[in-house]
Amino acid sequence: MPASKKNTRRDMPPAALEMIAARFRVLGEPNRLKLLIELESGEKCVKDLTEATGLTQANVSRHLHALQESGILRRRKEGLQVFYSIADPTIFEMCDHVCGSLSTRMKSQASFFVKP
Amino acid sequence: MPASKKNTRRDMPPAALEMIAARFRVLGEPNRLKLLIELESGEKCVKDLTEATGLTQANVSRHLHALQESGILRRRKEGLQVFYSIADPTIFEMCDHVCGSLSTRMKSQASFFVKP
DNA sequence: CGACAATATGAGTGAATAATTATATATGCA
DNA sequence: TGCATATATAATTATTCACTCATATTGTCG
Repeated sequence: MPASKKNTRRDMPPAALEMIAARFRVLGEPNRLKLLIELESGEKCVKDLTEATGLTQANVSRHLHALQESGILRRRKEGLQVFYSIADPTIFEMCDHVCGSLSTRMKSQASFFVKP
Repeated sequence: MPASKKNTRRDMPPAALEMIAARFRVLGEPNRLKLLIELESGEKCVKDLTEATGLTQANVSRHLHALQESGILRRRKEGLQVFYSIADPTIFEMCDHVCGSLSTRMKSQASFFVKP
């Protein structure tokens, strides 16, 4: 690879950076994570998700809309109900990644303290 | 593994969910991503980062503080200057992950259009 | 000490956004 | 057609947060 092709991230256009940030942002809301985790076990309708999370129906609807817009969820309408499901399963790898990182950090912090 | 040990993510306490969300949130800001990318090539002081990004010094200082609080950056003081460096390099894997996911999605959307 | 340089921070502003309430828009069924 | 159910959305409020300006803090050097 020629020298002119290195440092790829550095010359990412601002619009690309914004898209990446947007993806992180949509995952940066605990209630949305809660919804995603509920959907990990399979497609569910809005009503079920509302009951499972204890959020208001309007709130759930908005969060699901945001997650679908960003390409994380898929939407399927069937009669009165609307079913949502995971369109991009790799988000769970991201969650695992974060968990690993947090766990490592906390373990390292714990090691600063001596046990009696 | 006994049945009682499955669905780990589902019974994560709310505080854990909030911590994960917080990690995503701190990455959900384009200017912070910009700073991280600048730091990918090595430790830098605030002044250099300010010039490299074109942001105000106060703004850079705040972002760096947020990134350090969350454990992503390390802070080292040397005389008048303060040097920041990447403490958790795995964030770049996360960025790659997001890029891959976005790329996949956009390619799939592109395939909906026929070329003349 | 006084002047300067690098960084941090307090206060204020504006924009984005999460939550709520009420209502609108379907769709199915008697 | 009228009513009930499921979901979405409009309008409002409250909160969070990025940004800026001014100033404080800390360290260097004369």
